Amino acid sequence: MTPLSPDLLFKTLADPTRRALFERLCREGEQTVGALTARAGVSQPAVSKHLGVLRDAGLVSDRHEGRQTHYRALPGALAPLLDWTSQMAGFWERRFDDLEDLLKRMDQ
Amino acid sequence: MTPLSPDLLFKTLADPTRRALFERLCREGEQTVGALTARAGVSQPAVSKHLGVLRDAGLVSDRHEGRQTHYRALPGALAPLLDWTSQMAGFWERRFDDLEDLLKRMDQ
DNA sequence: CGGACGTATAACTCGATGGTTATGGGATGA
DNA sequence: TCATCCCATAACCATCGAGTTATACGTCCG
Repeated sequence: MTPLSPDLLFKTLADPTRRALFERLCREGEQTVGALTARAGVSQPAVSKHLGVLRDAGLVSDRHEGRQTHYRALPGALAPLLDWTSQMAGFWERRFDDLEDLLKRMDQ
Repeated sequence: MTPLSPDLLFKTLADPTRRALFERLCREGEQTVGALTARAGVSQPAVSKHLGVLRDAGLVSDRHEGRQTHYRALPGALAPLLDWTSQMAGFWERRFDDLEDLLKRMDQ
């Protein structure tokens, strides 16, 4: 619930396998570990570990049903990422308003 | 110029030291390696290496002036990040429109 | 109860990477 | 020219993390 720093989000999403798992949960909705493992290209323990990292980052939630565990994406956790990115772009635009900097850019 | 995949961007920005360098260039504009090193908390070679990685990712550009090198941020390179993030959020909202999925969510 | 199934954890290996010190190499200036 | 400065590269080291196999734990079913 508490918004996490962009640092954990960047680190968590930097791994392609892990990011692919998150993407699949975003696109296709809730899925079990088995279903995710079937097309992940890595072993089941690897998938479980990645899902744990995603959960620690607040990007997914898990739901236990019998002997299987369903995971679903929580894309709201991406908010700090959007904030950080638009803030960086914002600084850039603000500096664009600075005439001196603008001129310095133009003669490049 | 060609838009790079989010993969390289995530990996490049996952390191805190490197991301801090990029943030400073976004906030404060063009700076030399020496100026960046002074407050980076790591050695000058480490800073140079980080700047090289940022350049390879298209996030910064360098300009040689005498014996010093000026780096500046290219926040436009963040576009794929924004795209990816909003796309993930978009999938989530679209799935929310699916009545079946909505009902499945409601009885949880 | 006992075996098969689904998932998580343990223990380990190994390659990637971020840090360091040492050095190279071009630019500046006495 | 020679010393100094700024930055990049080289070479090396240590840590981290993603993958593996093996195993433990809980659930379903016969």
